[in-house]
Parts: sequence; structure tokens; C-alpha cells
Amino acid sequence: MKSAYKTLLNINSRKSFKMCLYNSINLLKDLSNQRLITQGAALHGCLIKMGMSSERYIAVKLLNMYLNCRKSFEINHMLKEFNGFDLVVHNCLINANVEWGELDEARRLFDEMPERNEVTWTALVSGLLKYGKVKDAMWYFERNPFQNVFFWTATICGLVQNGLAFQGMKLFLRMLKFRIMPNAVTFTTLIRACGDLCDFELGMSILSLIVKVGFEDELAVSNSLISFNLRLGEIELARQIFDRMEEKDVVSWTAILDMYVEMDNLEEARRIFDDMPERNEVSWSAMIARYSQSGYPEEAVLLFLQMVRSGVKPSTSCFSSAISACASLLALQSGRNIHGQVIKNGIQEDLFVSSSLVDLYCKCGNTEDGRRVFEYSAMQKNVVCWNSMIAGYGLNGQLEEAKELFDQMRNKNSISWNSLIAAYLKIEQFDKVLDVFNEMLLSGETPTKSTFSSVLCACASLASLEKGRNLHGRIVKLGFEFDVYVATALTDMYCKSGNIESSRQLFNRIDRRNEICWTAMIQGLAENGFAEESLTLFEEMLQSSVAPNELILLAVLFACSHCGLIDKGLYYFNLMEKVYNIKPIDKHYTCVVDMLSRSGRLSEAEKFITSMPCEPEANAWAALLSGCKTYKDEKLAEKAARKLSELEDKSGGFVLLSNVYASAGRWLDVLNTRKLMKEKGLKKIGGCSWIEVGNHVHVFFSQDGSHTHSVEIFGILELLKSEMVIS
DNA sequence: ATAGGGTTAG
Repeated sequence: MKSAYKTLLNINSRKSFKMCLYNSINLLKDLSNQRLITQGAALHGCLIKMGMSSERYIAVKLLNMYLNCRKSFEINHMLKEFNGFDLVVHNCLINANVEWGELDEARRLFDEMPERNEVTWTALVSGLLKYGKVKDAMWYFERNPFQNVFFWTATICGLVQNGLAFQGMKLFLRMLKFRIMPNAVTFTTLIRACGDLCDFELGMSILSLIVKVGFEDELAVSNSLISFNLRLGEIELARQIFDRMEEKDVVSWTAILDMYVEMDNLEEARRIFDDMPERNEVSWSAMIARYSQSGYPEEAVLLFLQMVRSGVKPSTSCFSSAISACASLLALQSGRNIHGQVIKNGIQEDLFVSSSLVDLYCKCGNTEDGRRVFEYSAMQKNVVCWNSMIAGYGLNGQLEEAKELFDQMRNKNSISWNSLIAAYLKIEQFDKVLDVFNEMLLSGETPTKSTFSSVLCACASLASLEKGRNLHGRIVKLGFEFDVYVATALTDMYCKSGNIESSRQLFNRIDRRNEICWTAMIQGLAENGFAEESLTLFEEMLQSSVAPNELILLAVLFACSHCGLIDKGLYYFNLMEKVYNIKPIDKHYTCVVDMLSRSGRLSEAEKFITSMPCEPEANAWAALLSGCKTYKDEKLAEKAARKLSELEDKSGGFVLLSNVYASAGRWLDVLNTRKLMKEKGLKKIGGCSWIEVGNHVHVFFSQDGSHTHSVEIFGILELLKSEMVIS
């Protein structure tokens, strides 16, 4: 286009007037579409010089260009040139107001017009649909006296874009009854509608129509068919269509890029991206988004930087994907830099951009800046923006703020509820999790898979088998039972409530097991005393394609320790770095100390704990101390207790130590230890147990008052005792 | 008037 522009400016008078006029109009259209106002104004100057600026077509195109760029001074100047507003000028104004989102003004113009044509009606109806005013649009639709393909196609398309694919299809049938011939654009819209409806059969009937009318080789039609097939998982068909296309454009290439993403082959997608004959901002944004969504945020940010460096102006989509990638990386500084670019580009009110910025600041622990972005984004914020802010407060444990915002929300969706539930889960207010879940059900919102995974997690923490079973029932009804996330949460819940049999049954029926669900089962078996089975399962996992992780090895070591399989435990521990490439953390070392201490290999345990490359946890010393108690090693016990009291201000170590002294008969030391505890203000925390009756959890403490109804409970107990004696 | 790209929860 640049060369066309140069040629035109260098045009000399020998060229025919008509030719020049034609070229100018096309060029103005391009400049206007690309918002190249400087070049446009220069061309305007040339046209004035050549005495062509008041030529009717040219003048209209110039007006359109200035409207597109919202240059009010030039717009007013152009409007003065026209003698009164005729139909065409009026249509231009309506289109521009729709573009600016000034719907009321567009409607006012429409109502004022002395005469209207099909363009006027199409502009108004498609404008209303663009801003979601479906009812109003359909009111005008029924009253339009002018019928043509453009009008019908625009309306069908508007309905589809508002998520009303079925209504769109119905309108298409009416269109056929009116004997209006669909064109290629109509068909691309219809194929998209079939994709929205996930209806392969319907898509195929539309395709048969396309072939019948002879549009199957149209570029846009083929492109829409590629994405239709991809959406329905027909990867082979998508590929076939792409391969047999004679002409391919950026859209085709960008669509086929998604095919490889669908096949989990990001390297190949990247190769397509690098080898594409042409790229535009959409191709860039597609690739950046795919990296970010598929768990490769570093690549997403790198590609974004490469895009900026290569001089392509990032679109708002690129910005939101790049910011989201920074959020996953917790890269606050890079995120701030991009935020600066956002402000420079004047797109801080865009809801996609501001939502991802809110998320970025909150994920990085800065809810104040998050709130600032939230406040300064668009006046009419959408659900996503609100949800990001609520989830952000939740992530940082600011429950009051989250709840307040949640209560202010008018249009909540399931994610809003899930965010609040997750927030309570995070601060371990498990009862609140269940309360909010009940409120959610009462409000009529349908729980999703992630709702269940959160609520089940709360049940597992409460070891509330009754509620967990209840949820399981709902899950079965909704058909979520074998979703990996839900099934894992269920498995974990049953493990934590001691119902290992149900866990096993569930686990065996999960087909695509990920590392999280293996961890849950291996850990659950180990903690419930099925250590050997747990290790067998671990061996089974090693045979599958899932690689072990930190947590699984922790569970494995735990199992070995509880099974007395010390050498096996040490064997796995040694494999961690060498074979599985996992650097042991303090928790793994603690496990090994525990393992050695339990079996009485105390000096080995001591050697191990002192040669650790990282600082031992307090629990490691506690494990050693506990071993000392079992095997009556007072000297080592004193050392361990000292270390333990240096690391944490809890009573556990002192209690253990005094027990060690007691079993050795050193009563004076017992007294001294107790005294020391008192001086430090430490008190032994009593154990507690609980039982669930009906909908209520009853907690019993081993020491004080124990239960609000303990007098009655003990009374009944005495009564039962006497009954038993009598019978 | 169209086909390809965007944000939030687990």
C-alpha cells in the first residue's frame, strides 16, 4: 500500500482523471481502515491541489476517514462542505456513532432522517446488536422495508455474536423463505453458528448447501470450516481442508496453528508461526496467547518482547496475554513495564487488559495497586474484572474486602462464587466454605467442577465423611465424577476420612491420571497405614508416563518410614536427585530423620541431621527426640530438645524431653523441665477428637471443659454404665 | 455484513 500511496502522490497530469479518482478512493479507504491519519491528511492536501476534493465520492471518503479517526475539527469542516445532510452523509454519521458506541445519538439520527435506505437500516440494526441490544435490534429488524443479503447476513451475524446461534439459524431459514440468496459471508457466519452449537451434523448440512451453491472454494468459507472442525475435535478434517486449499491467507495459517496447539504440539505450532508467509497482529497475539494458556509463560513474554522489537504494534489481546503471562511468572517488574505501555497506548480502560492487570498486581501480593487498576478501568466493569479483584483479595487473605466486593456485585457468575469459596479455603475457614457453598446453591447458581474441588478439599480437612458423601451424590448427578480434578478431590476426601476402600474404587476409575491424583492416592494409602500398597502404587506410577514430583517422594518416604523399610527409604532418597532430578527440601530430610529415629538408628539420624545442606526443620529435631524417647537415649534427647527449643516456641519438645527423663527415672530433671516450660509461658496443648452428628461437628478436648454439653454427656454415660451392669 | 487472537476461579 505504501508504494501505491507514493505512486499516487507522484501522479502527473497525463494520467487520466478517472483513473486517478478511482485510485484515490481505494487509497483513502485503506488509509482510513488503518487509521493512518497523517498520510490521509497529506492525500487530502494533494486532492485539493488537483481540484478533486469536492468530487462527491472523494468528499464522502474523506469524511469517513476523519470520522474513523474521530478528528472533530476536520469532521465539522467536511460537514460544512456538504449542502445539507443528505442520505449518504447521514448514513456515514450513523455508522460513525455506532463505531464510537454512541448508540443513542445513532438512534436519534435515524429517527430524524427524512428518508432511509437499506444501508441506514443495516447500520442501525447491526449497531444495536454489536452492543448487545438484541431486543431493540429485532424490533427494528421486523420493521425494515428494505430486504437484501447484507441486511439479513448482518442480523444473523449479530445474533450469533450475542451467543444466539440457534436464533441465527432460525433467521436463516426465514431468509430462504423470503427467497434471498445467501452469499459467502452468510455461510461463514452460519458455520460459526454450527460451531457455537457444537452440532457437527448441522454443520455438514450447511456444507452440503455451500457445495450446492458453489462457495466451497471461497477463502473465508474454507477458513471457517477449518476452525469449525477444530472446535469439534475433527483434527483430520481440518487438516484436509487446509491442504486442499489453493489459496491460503493469514487467517488460514493462524487457524492451522491452533491445530497443533489442539494436538499439544506447541513446538510445531511455533514452527508454523515462524514459517508463515505473512503475519499480522492477530497471528502474533494467537501465538502469545497459546504459550500463556498452555503453561509456557516465559515463552509468551519473550515473544511479546520480540513483537515489540520487530516494530509490530501489539493489539489489546497481546497486552492481556502478555500481562497474564507475567502474572503466572509473578514477574512484577516486567508487568509494570507493560502497564506503562498500556497507559501510553491509552487502553487502560479495556476490560481484558485491566482484568489481567488486576490479576497481576494481586498475584504479586499488591492488592492496593490491583484495586487502583480496578477503580480506574472502564466505568461499566464486567464480571471478569470484578472476579479478578475478588479472587485477588482472596489470594492475599483479605477476606473482608473480598466479601464486601462480592456483596456489591450485581451480576455474579459461578466463577465469582468459586473465587469466594477459594478465598475461605485459603485461610482454612472450612465451615465458611460450606456456608458459602450452600448460599451458592440457594442463589440458583450451578456449581462447577472447580466448586466441587474446593468444597471437597474443605470436607477433607474437616474429615467430614457425611458431607463429602452428600457432595459425591451431587457430583454423580452432574456427571463430574471422573473429571481428574473432582475425582482427585474425592479420593483425597475419602482418604482423609479414613474410607480407603472408596478412595481405591474412585482412583481406579480415573483414566487420565495426572501427578496430583497419584500423589493423593499414594499419600492417602501411606497415611492410613497401607504403606506397602502405597509403595506398590508408586512403582506402578513409575511405569506410566507421569514423572514423580517432590510431594510424591515425600509420601513415598513417609510410607517407608511407617513400614519400617529403612533401606528402601534411603534408596529412594538417594535416587531423588540422581534419577528423578528433584532436589530434596527440608521436609524430605525430616522424613529420613524420622525413619532412622523410629528404627532406633539414632546415631545415624544425628549424623544425617547435622550434615544436611539446608537448615533442618524443627520437626526433624522433634522426630529425633521422639526416637530418643522410645530408645531411651537421654543424652541425645537433651541435645535435640535444646535445638528444638531454639527453633520454635512450642511446648512439644519440652513435653517429650520430660517424658524421656521420666522413663529414665530422672524425676528432678522432669521437674526442672516443667519449670522451664512455665517460665517460658508454654502450655501443653491438649489433644482433641471430634464426631459428626447430623449436620454438626462435636469437638472433645482431652483436658479442660471439653464440650458445652459435657455434664449431660457424662450423665448419660453413667446411666448407660449402670444399665450395662444391671443387665 | 465474515473467517483467525484476549481477562478471572480450581
